[in-house]
Amino acid sequence: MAGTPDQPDRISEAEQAVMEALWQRSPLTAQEVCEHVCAERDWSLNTVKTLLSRLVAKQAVATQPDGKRFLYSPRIARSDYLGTESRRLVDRLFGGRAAPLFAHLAQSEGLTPDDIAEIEALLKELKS
Amino acid sequence: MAGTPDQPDRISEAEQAVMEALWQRSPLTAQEVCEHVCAERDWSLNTVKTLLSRLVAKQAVATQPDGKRFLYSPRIARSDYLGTESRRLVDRLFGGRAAPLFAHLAQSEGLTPDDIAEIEALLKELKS
DNA sequence: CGTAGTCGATTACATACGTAAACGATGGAG
DNA sequence: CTCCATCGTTTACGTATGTAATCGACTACG
Repeated sequence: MAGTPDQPDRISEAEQAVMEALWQRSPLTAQEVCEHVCAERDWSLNTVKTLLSRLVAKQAVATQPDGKRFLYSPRIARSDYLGTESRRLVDRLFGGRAAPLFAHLAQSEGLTPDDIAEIEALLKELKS
Repeated sequence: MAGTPDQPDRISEAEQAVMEALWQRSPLTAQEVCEHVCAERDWSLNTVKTLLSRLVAKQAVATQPDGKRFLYSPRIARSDYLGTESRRLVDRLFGGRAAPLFAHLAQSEGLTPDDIAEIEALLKELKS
């Protein structure tokens, strides 16, 4: 009865690289995905195919047949992924509070002056 | 020659729970760590011992003998851990820029008004 | 028509992780 | 001295992940 709470399978780091390619442009064939990531990560086409299969199994990617091969497209939005992963980190490390995360990024040189300027602008928007 | 670049082993999520106990108070025996985390995570003492061993192997925890047993203490500072994990996320998801992370947290309701106030205060300090 | 290339699918295999039982030493109770 | 509780250590085992080789089907070339 489709009762499983649908706890979405996590996307691993390697899988994320594949998703990034699909988020940039889709649908793509396995070949095309490889052209986007294989050089960078020093992967074989087979590796990309495996990752694509796993992503399809995780329902993170959809397939549509195109003659003899498949076209792959993302099934989840990149912004959703960013949101859940960010939240997960904030929860795990900072008890769900974002401010301490910023304090840390700031202290550990993670914030450039540009970042600071951007964040200030965002804050101004949030308050309006 | 000790030439290995000393790429520090990652601390897994389960291991982090053990570290949190040690960061709160240390040194602790395995028993005491268990008293802090076993109920919460529904773990057996054996599980805690395994995690402690792995953390010792990863050089994240130091031991000091105390009669027949060991006392465990963290070898890495919690703030260092927070820093590297935060950085890793920002790199992986946001190309190393903190501002987009901030934007996402803001949009996905991850920021409470309190957070915003705190971050404003932090920004003020950063600029001084 | 056979055969080589290409596809997705299946299988492989090492390492990491979550979770723990089994084992061997040892120190304290009787 | 013997036995039990308790340590840390070793071994276990399922799943996830990284990274691929192999396989069976199909198609296009010769």
